[in-house]
Amino acid sequence: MTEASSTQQDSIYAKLRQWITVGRFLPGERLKIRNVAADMGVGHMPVRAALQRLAAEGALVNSPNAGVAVPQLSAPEFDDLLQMRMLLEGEAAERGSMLLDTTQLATMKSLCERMDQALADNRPADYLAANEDFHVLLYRAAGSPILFNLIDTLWLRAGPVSNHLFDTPEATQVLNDAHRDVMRALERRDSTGVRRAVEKDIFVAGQFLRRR
Amino acid sequence: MTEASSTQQDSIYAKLRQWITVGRFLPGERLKIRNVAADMGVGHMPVRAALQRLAAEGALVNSPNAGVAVPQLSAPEFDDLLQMRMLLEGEAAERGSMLLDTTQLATMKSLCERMDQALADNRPADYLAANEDFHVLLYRAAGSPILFNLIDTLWLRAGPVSNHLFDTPEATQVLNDAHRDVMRALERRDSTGVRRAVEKDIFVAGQFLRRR
DNA sequence: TAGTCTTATTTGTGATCACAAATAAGGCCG
DNA sequence: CGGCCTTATTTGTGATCACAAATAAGACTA
Repeated sequence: MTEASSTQQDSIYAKLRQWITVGRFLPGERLKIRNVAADMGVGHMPVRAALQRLAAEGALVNSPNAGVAVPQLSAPEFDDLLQMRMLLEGEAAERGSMLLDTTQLATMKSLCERMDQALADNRPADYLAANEDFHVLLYRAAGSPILFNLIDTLWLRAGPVSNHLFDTPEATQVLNDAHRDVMRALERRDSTGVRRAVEKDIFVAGQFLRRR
Repeated sequence: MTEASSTQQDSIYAKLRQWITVGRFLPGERLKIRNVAADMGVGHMPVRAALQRLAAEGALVNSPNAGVAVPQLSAPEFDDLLQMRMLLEGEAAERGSMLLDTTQLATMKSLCERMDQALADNRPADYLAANEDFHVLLYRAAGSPILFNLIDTLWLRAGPVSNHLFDTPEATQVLNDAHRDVMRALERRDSTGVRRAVEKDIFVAGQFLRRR
């Protein structure tokens, strides 16, 4: 998902970014430069640069002279984010569904099975990883780097809240059904159906998250 | 368009950002920390932070150990950017057209007249400023901060090439017609018409820029 | 004369230090 | 005993310095 890194701040940035998307930090939590640097065993400088980059992307909020913190979304902000995800991911899914070759389609099918198995074995980490690969593969196939980049940004903003979805076990089952809908629509090359299925996936996930 | 700044790197960031959108820097041009710092009469540190923030937003590209530079878009990248602008700005225009109150609509009408006058007097800077206000007002009315933020990002990426549109004088006339189309559709509350007019505006601007 | 290797300079990156603002703790007054 | 002001610590911001990689310049060879 993220590119290789030669310089030091890039690797720190990549690691922090992954931690954020996985939901390692709580909304409202304040990331202090010296703490992060100590935890990672590096100097303050590259950490500072990495945090500034993440703040510029919207993954963190930056109060002047008060450092950076994980944003805590209000209800309307959360709805806004969800709506935008439905728009952009729906668009990417519709475009990607027409450009996927058979190899990629087979890969997605296997990823779907991996998600089933991870769900059955109750391994959330594996499920999330497969889920991410599933969507990334579809969205990349759309052939629009900018669109993918924007979606990636939205995932980053949604990460701190979205990945606590496994607190409600019945949600995962519904989400898995949504993925199967996506697969079915993909196999019959129904691009608008794929869009609708993806939109529904995001929507129902939002419904579950709203009850917190 | 940009918020007030208390800290030093924020003001530098804001100034550089404005310069980029206005097209002060050429595509491919390399921004060297020490040069920018000397030009602005400030230290290296806040300049470095500002450039990193801009790179994180996609306004600049960051080669490891090679500094930052203004991105030079390839033909497909340019098309991609244009397509995404049509999608997002079209969406924002459609939503905003239904939420604009009469005061805002009157403001937009006056901005349209200011653009006419600036065009007649051959004052590109005024035209660009009014044009930006025109679009910002419409897009903000959509009520989606995230959507506006994403559009802002795309403008930033398109800035270095888009604002050299005045090299071809006949282009401005066509673009002005497009704005009048937007106004007419707004006044009759035809939201899909507004979307189409905005999409057309972006499209024809792209057609002119492609001939360079 | 053109190409390439070498050297020298520039330039980004990271460390350490110094300062100012913000936060947290403690004491005072109601 | 609770709220507010003051003080002390923490924490982000910016400066200066040191190093390593990349670029640019120059000389040598084919």
